[in-house]
Amino acid sequence: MLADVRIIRSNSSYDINYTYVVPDKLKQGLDVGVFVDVPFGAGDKTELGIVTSLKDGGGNGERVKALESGRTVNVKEIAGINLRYIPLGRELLALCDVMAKRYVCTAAEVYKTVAQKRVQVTERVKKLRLAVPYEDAVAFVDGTPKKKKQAYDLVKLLAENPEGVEEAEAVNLCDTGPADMKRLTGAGIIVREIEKVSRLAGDDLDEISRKYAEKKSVPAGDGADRYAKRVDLSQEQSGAARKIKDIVDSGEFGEFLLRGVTGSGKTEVYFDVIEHATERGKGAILLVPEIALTEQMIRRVRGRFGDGVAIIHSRLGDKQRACEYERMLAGEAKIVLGVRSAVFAPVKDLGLIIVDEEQEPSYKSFEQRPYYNATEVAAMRMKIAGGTVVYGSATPRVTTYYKALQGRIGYAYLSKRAQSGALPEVITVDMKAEIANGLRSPVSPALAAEIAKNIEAGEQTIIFIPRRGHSARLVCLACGKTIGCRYCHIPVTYHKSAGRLICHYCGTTAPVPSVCPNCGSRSITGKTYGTEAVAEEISALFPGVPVLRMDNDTTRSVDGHRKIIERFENEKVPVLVGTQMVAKGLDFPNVTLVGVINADSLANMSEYNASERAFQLLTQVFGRAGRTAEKPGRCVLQTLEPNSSLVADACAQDYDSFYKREIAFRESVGFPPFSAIAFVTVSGKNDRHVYDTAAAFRGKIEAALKDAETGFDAEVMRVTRTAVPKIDDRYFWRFAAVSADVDALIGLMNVFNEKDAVPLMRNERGVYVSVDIDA
DNA sequence: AGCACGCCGACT
DNA sequence: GTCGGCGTGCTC
Repeated sequence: MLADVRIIRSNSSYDINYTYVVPDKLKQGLDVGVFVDVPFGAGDKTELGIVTSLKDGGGNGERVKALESGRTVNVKEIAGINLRYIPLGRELLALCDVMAKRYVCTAAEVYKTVAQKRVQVTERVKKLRLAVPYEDAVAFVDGTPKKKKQAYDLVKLLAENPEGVEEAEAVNLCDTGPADMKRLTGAGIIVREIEKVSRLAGDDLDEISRKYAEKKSVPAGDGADRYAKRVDLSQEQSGAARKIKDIVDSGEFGEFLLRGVTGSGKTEVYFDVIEHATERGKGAILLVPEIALTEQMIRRVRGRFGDGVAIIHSRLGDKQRACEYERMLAGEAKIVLGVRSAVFAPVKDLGLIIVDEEQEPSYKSFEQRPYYNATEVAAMRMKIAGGTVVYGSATPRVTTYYKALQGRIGYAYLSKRAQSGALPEVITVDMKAEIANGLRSPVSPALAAEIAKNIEAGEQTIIFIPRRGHSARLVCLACGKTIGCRYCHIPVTYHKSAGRLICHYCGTTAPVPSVCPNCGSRSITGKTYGTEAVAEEISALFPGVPVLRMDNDTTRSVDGHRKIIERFENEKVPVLVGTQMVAKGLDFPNVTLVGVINADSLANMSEYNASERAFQLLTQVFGRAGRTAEKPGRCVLQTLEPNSSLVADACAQDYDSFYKREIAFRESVGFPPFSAIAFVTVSGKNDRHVYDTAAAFRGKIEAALKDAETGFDAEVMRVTRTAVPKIDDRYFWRFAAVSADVDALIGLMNVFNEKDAVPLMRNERGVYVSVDIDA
């Protein structure tokens, strides 16, 4: 038998299958998706690989026509099965292949991301070894008063096994006791060594997982009871649940958007549907954003589903994580609650994936290739397995909502809040007027007055400073408008070195205007405030009042984020100043005031979906204030454009109004969902090499487009520097390509990946290429 | 990624 | 004359 094996190496771009012979002794355990060790290249080293297909024929060293390369080569034998990794089932294997195309990376990179290690236990084994030649040992026993047979046996056994024998085994075989042992070790005839042995957990897995379960588990008592019993669903909730269950029961792939404002009881619907699926023998995954996987969330799920839930989060230790996976494999855990990577969980008979807060950017992986989006992967996976995907959100991405309104995916809306918390009162401050009146501080008098009230009342305040996505834009202080691209209508970025404005979508550059193109005023500025400046300003306004700061700098340490939140909560620090990160996860009744310093910069990020992010963030931030009925909240929104529709919609929390405007804008400019956009980003230490690579890449795309055979149609933008042209001594260039057809765009990006882009994708001369496709 | 083969500078 | 630099190319 022959096996096609994909080599999984750290950073290899050599992405083809290699054909190996399956030795007879491995035929039993081998299957597609199983990890193996294979000899590869010169030398006798082995590499980790995964079996991608099996076929008949071949013997070791025989010349065989390799499946993929088509060349006739001498095939080698698979060295062994690598048991350290959980085999990927056919479903996950197929998912990996789809992902490699979708995220324009090697299949090996995907396998590496999806693969999970099994539990490995390290044990200390006491081994006995003879420290002197056999004859000397026998002579020693001869010299002992009792000349015990057991002692002779032991010496003989150890002489026959020079690599050593486990103490327990030796004691058992020779029927010796502690006295003999002590005499022999004491005299230095035999030595006792402690050796560390790693092995895979087998029969004793139960015991191991129990051990770790004790550490990790949030007790099911204590507060859980109130969730344990089923809550009666409202009519709205059960109607939505019914629709989803129908898709689940169909046994076919289906997507569903469950839109519901905060507090409308989406979670109850999730639980009801999960229960329905598990009752029909199907497994389910509930994905939540990193920040939402709190102890309370775990309690709720455990309270409802008990021990049949596995939990995957980033703070889990390697062994704990491995135990959770082991429980899924055993079929003991049919429900998984987890963050991004849990979308790959090897749940048996998976039939349902729920993605809570589907708009959350934390579902996107930024750390390493593949830069996948778990929301998308959930759909790809269910497409393969014939299951249901549910997207839950109060403010869904417009692309998702568009599909729902089109009837392409199922849809239900939960409009009623369980407890009718009033919307916070929003005070909009026109910063244009304030600046015209001579305001120099980032904190307006109105905001300062509200903060003072809160300090007086012993209540807490959160100040939110939208970070400008690094880039500097030019804003007119007279009319409040941001200078935008004359073609794309999204804000342009000012590049100091070039002294010009650059559009990061189409690459068009323009000189810096001396007067505002909108109103003709000369008061164009690029000035921004950071968290530090605002925190200092507040400290100056309220001497002696503690102010906490939360941004990328202060949360750099592992627990930085959590520590600041804990201090804010426990020490009741009056004011917390921070970036995006204060918008999420903070849910404290004592916070009754939220200030937004520069609401405009949110909407002005030079991304095509900036408005959407702005609306979502503002909605979330407003939600931080006045969570309870007793203490209604206030929001102070400082903006240069108090009359902007976005601000109005966010204040009123009017998603539909926002959506209508945004979808019209996207349609007029041809952004998703009316097109798919690919961003090709190239980075490296040598600016010239980086640019050349990007240009070469773009050239290949153009060539593929000219080639009528490919049938692709797309528009390719020019190569430009990124908004932040240099990070960490690495330069960045990028270009965009847009097409009406997602699949065509994916195909286009992979055309050269398969042919001659291998050297392009390869980290050559320290140049990295990444492709990000949005649809 | 590794590792080998292969063609040009400063040394026992 | 050789040892060795790392530039291309291959790995079933």
